[in-house]
Amino acid sequence: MAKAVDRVRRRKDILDAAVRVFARKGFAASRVEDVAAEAGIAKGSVYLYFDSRDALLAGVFESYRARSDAVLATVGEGPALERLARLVGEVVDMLATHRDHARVLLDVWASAPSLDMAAVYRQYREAISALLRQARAEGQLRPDVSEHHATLIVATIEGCLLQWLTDDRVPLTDLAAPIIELTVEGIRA
Amino acid sequence: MAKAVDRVRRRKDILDAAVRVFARKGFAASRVEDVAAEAGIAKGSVYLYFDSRDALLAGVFESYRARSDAVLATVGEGPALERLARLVGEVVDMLATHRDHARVLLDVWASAPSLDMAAVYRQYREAISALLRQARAEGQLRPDVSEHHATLIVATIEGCLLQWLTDDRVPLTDLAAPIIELTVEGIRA
Amino acid sequence: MAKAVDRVRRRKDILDAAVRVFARKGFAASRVEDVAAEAGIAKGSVYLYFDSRDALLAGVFESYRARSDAVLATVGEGPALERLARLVGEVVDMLATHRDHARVLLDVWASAPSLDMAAVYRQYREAISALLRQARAEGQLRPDVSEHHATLIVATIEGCLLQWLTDDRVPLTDLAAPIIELTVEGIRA
Amino acid sequence: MAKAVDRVRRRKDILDAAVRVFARKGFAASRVEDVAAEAGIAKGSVYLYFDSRDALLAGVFESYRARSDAVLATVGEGPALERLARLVGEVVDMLATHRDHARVLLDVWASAPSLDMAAVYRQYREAISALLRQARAEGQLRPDVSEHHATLIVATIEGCLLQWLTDDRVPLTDLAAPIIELTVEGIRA
DNA sequence: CATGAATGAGTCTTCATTCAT
DNA sequence: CATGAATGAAGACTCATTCAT
Repeated sequence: MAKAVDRVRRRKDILDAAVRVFARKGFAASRVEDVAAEAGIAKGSVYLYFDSRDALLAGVFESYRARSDAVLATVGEGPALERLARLVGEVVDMLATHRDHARVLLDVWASAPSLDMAAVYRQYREAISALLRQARAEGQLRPDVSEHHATLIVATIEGCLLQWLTDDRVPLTDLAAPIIELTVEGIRA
Repeated sequence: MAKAVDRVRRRKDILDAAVRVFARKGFAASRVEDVAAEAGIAKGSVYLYFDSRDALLAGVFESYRARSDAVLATVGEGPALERLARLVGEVVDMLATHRDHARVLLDVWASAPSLDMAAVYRQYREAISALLRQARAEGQLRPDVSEHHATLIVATIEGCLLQWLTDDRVPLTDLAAPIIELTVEGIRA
Repeated sequence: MAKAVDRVRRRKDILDAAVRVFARKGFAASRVEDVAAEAGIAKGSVYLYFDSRDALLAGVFESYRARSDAVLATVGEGPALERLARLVGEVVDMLATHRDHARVLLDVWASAPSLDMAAVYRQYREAISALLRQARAEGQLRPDVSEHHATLIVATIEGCLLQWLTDDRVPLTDLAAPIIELTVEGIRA
Repeated sequence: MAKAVDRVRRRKDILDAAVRVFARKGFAASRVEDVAAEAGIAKGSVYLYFDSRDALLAGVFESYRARSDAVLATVGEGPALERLARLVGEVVDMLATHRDHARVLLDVWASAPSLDMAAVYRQYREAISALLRQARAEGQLRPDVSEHHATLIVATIEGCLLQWLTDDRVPLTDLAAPIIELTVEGIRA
């Protein structure tokens, strides 16, 4: 039993190390040995937990998806637009809290077509669309809101993330309120 | 004379080939030989026009900047918010027209910290901020518009771009109107 | 512990292989892979012990210097001219015993300005000059011996080496006695 | 006629350029383009006069041989030992006057086994041996002079050349007299 | 399980040589 | 003859992956 737990723990340690290394130098410039060193283990040991270098990136992506799913699962109670506002706030908060993790998404976009970032966005859009439909059913939505509004909400979040990742001076956490104001409060009936 | 023209032309041909190859496989997976083959020349000939593989990516980035600058320079006349709407429309149009080029930006973000994507976004934000200030001076702006609105406009565009690049089903051109509706018309006094 | 020893040993094996290969084909025509094959290892393994192809040549030079220093350190006891004669004999003997090593010096001269052959000759000249000064103090030196005599002694040795290296028929070991006769016995008071 | 003369002249210009370039950077680090630039012509034009890069080195060697032959041919008149002294002096003078040319010999030794430096030395030794035989016939030679003395004379010259080439502080012209004193006057009966 | 030495496939890059203009 | 753009063979070097200890 302890063995299995240790194994899971060690795997997570390596993944955390990979996140730090990939965030620091980019995936393309990161060597398996760099990750091993960051994790405090030998290069060969990485292969006891991951099949390949690409599997490290996949693992990072997967752990991001897990976190992302967790956020989507906690929309809670209340009117749809309030839940939407909370969702947007929590997604932004999650990204701001895990900057390294978010940074690695740049590499997932660029280097790993097999890792389905599109599915992540699709999932966000669907969750948001569901909330928008509920808001409409609740009579809370302005009638002229575009059918593409879910895409715009995801876009605003991801676009702010992008600017924050490439430029320290862009304050992601301060942007949460304006994002909500624009994309959620701004569509209230 | 003719020589100089030919040289410029050949350089551009290689750059165009590089854009296609990088867009197709990603920069990390693209070989110099792939670019040469796409351009219909020998591997070694690439080095007559570019110092290194990285210089190809830098060249692609540079040509993107040039196009981007050209768009920013054509805001035209009229009330500030109209010019802003036109600017957003033209940026989206430019990106939609040059999908391959835009796709390569993903690699610039991820693989080339020396290529200053942050400066591109900063430039967009500044151009938009200037227009927002003018709109305010013209009394066209709702008083509660966030100081971060320029960032949000850039974010919405780039976020839509991102979703379009990763997912064919997201229709970038159809998104231009909703983007403008939300981020420009929505802030009109 | 054992590891460290093995590492030193392996490094030496590669260096020995490099000496053989460089002596056989010349440094310019020697490939890293040739050295690896001669050492019975894979190409990449060479780089575990040497930073670059040039570092192999530097390593060969360094090991020559070490051998050369060892010879200079063993002049022993007795009248200065006897020690000088012994030194000349031992240098010639060392060169004759390690023909491959000596052959590589040709490449050091020609290909590696950063490897300081001049310093080696300077060191020889200084050691010999010291002995000549002692011989003079001992009254063993003919008064008309040139101030450049140390240079001439080094020249005679190296010049014989050169002729031997380029022409098998020149018998280096047989030349030791005549060299000593001419350059050492010939200056005795 | 003029054509042929021009062709010979151009060939010589290239060879002179090659000597300068090879002396400056070593043959291994010298590019055909470097030689062309030094000669003030285009890279491709070198191939109108030389078959290959190696042929440039061969040409330099050949021109050295020609100069060397010229020196050997001018021993002049008089007692054998005087002619020998004159020969040694003129060889040293020739080398000192054409340092670049001499420097390139290092590369010939190291890089071009097909260029027969051994034959050059052999030729020197034979010329010197002939003079020593005459000196003996003239009763001018000490009876105990080694059969290897010709080799030693060549060695002294080449060894001084070597030290001068690798170390500016070694004054080759000043060494002519001591060389003659040691290797020629020192064997007079 | 952990290690890290060894491997060798994979790429970038250089540059001698060719040849169309 | 002269040019210099184009070629592509060759080789240094890297690093993901394996495996004996």
